[in-house]
Amino acid sequence: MAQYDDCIIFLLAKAYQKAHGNFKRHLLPHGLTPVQHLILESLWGEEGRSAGEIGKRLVLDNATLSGILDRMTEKGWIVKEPDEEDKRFIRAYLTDMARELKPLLVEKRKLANDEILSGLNLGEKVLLKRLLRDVQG
Amino acid sequence: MAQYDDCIIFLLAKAYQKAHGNFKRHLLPHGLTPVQHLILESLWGEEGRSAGEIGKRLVLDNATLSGILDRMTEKGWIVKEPDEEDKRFIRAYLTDMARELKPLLVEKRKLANDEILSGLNLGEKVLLKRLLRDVQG
DNA sequence: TGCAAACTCTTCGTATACGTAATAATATTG
DNA sequence: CAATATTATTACGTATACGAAGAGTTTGCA
Repeated sequence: MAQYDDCIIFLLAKAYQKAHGNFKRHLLPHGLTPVQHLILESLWGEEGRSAGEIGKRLVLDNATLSGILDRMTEKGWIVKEPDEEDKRFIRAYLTDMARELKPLLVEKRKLANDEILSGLNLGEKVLLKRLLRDVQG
Repeated sequence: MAQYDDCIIFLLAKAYQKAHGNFKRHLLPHGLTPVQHLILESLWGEEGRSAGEIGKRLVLDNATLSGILDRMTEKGWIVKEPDEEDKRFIRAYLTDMARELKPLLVEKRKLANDEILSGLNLGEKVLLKRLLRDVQG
């Protein structure tokens, strides 16, 4: 075993790389990236979130998010509307396409998740998730 | 708990994000990135590896690696030499600077690893590493 | 032996990601 | 009302990632 095989940073990077790549393949036919899917999920949970709220929840940089939301608007996943009461806030709403595709896309995520965890038994899956949450403090 | 909080892809991404960011801060004074550190480690193990060998060991795309090795050459960490017998292979060698800074940089990695895992007890640390290795199959 | 196929690396285009700074538009507050 | 704060966007710089295409080198088979 190489020295970096005992390095948690490396292990996390590679596990993430694999999970991300796998999910990306699943989403490719829909023209959606993993991060964009994450944003859709956030909006499925509650529409009309502002850019700031989305970024805070998903721990995404504000500047990064701006570009992502633009591309999602271009591709017809979301619509951006300034808040009526406080026009500084830009709120994101789902398009019909995004709502209609929800079941399919959720299924894809499930599938990708299951594939990544296929080498673990149920207890291990739960445990891994708990440990990862603990790591984030 | 939001639905993506149960998503292994999201959890991996965020744990990686945190670990990577922390390591990055530690390395910043040295003008080195986490991935570049990883490549140094590979070369500390055995100098003169080809780009392909490095990429295979570290699971780095060939195209990605090309740019990284360039930047490391510019900054004086490594030197690239085509293989004498087969000029398709580009071999990477450490500079004196890279050799001299090894102890310090290894220490930084240890520190960053410990910080990331500070919320876990010994058993959990070992377990998390094992699970992450299993995930990679 | 000569050329096609295989191999290694690089380049290019696109997307993320983060940091900083500057800017614009809007709200709040003293 | 003016100074300040907040939110989002834009711009710039750097780094990673990956697919696809391209350049140079070697190999292997006809």
